[in-house]
Amino acid sequence: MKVVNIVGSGSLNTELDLETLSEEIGPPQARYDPDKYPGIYLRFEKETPLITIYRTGKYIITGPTSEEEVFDLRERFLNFLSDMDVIENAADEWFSVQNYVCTEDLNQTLNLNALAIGLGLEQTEYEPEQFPGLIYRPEKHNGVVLLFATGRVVITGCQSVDAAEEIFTDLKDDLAEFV
DNA sequence: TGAGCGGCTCCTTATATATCAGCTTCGG
DNA sequence: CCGAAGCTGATATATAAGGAGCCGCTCA
Repeated sequence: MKVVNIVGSGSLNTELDLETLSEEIGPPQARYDPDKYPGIYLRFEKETPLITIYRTGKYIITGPTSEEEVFDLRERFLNFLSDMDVIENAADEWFSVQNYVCTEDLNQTLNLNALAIGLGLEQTEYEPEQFPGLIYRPEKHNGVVLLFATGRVVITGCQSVDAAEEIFTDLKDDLAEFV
């Protein structure tokens, strides 16, 4: 199971002046175009996860590939704002991970038409003319699975890696029954 | 009839996955 | 000059966020 993306969100619990803040940080770390989108995009280094900051003090982190990375980045972000005197203390008790995107490989090609029937037509959507992957929503889980004819699998919508792994384990068990 | 408000959809960002159309570029 | 090859952007999935725009409803 490989984690390819994590989305986390938190709140600084204070209103922010985005115009001033974006100027204080400055490009290229901060990008702010309120006509295009109401948040500041903050990236500490190129090719690293993105933090989106809102007027209300809420923020989103997108792009980390491990739990350690997402929490380290959150800490760095809070310290950064604290050093700039934007916030008083580097604490934020509301932060939580909202979504994990994971990939896996079944190491076998799949007949997606047969799979749609096997997994249950009510839990699956497969319209190859619209999208080449089969969308599977397991009844007993919150996550959503994308299955491809190559055997590659994308699992998204999970609040933990364990949840994603559970979905994959159940998927393999289901496949063993009718493949 | 029109003002106001609530609810809804879309936009944007990250990311894997694959398949199409449409476009540019390159070689013979 | 034309076919092939390569590239780009659309398609779909989840999720947070704020704002714009839209629709329908209620009340004066």
